[in-house]
Amino acid sequence: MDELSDKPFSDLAGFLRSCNVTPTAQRIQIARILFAKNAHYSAEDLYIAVNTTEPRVSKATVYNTLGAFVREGLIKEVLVDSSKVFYDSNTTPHQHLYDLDTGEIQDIGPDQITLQQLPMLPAGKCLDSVEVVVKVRKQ
Amino acid sequence: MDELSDKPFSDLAGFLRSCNVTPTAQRIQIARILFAKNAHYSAEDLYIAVNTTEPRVSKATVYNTLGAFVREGLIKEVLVDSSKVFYDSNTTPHQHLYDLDTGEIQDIGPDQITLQQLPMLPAGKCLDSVEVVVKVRKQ
DNA sequence: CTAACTGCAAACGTTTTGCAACTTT
DNA sequence: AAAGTTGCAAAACGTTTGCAGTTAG
Repeated sequence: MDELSDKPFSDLAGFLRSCNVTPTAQRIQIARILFAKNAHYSAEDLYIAVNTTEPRVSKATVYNTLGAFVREGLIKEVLVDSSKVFYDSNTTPHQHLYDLDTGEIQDIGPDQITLQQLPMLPAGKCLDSVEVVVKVRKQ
Repeated sequence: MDELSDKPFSDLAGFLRSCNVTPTAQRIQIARILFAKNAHYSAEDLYIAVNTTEPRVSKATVYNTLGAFVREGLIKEVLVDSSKVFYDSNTTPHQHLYDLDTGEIQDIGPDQITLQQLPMLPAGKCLDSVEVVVKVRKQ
């Protein structure tokens, strides 16, 4: 499950270029962390993780880069907590389980949840995505 | 669908009292707007709506009141947009359809969507809720 | 009378922006 | 060279908090 999927870990620069994202040292650094494994990072998490090594990356660049990655579909926003956004490097179809006590986010594979019927969409609209969050807490 | 359900529109003070919420002029005013119909308000929406009439209600009180109402289960938070929280006066089981272009939120009745299978919950955890957001955009 | 609530303004944490210097193409 | 990106600090945004004064029970 938490394996690296189709992200070219060896040629991140080329990968970013192929995604309409100009590769810079900072963006490659951020991509390296983001695509090392499937995980859910807040902007702050990434800001800290990225600054344990050179090159230094500013907060503005972390936000700009995450914005660019989301815009180009390299990562996805996860809305489970009202106080901050999480970024998910797993872009394959899946859902989330959120632990209200610990704040932990876990993936739910498409085989573990089944949506049988969808509502009729408004006229002139198409489906963008279906997001399911299963919230759990201690018994 | 958007009918007033079981909220006692006539005796809001008594209703609030029965929900462990001390009824004050401000809270009754907020409740009046919130429970007039099933709708999705941001804190700012409510702050504006509540201040078209007496008594004046401060932003702090709007937030405190919404917090109290959520804590006591009178309303529910809806997370569809990363930039702000929406508050839903419909507490019956239902899901949401979110229009990415307009920001509009619509209810999806339990008859319009079917979740067939849920993942196994972590040990020692119980289900709190399952939130589904169907996101649509223009074709 | 006491506990709870209110308004205000200040503080908070997250995210965005303006701009001059610097890379990428 | 032109276009795009970076860092910094400042600003903006939604939301929370501290506190003196007010209201509910």
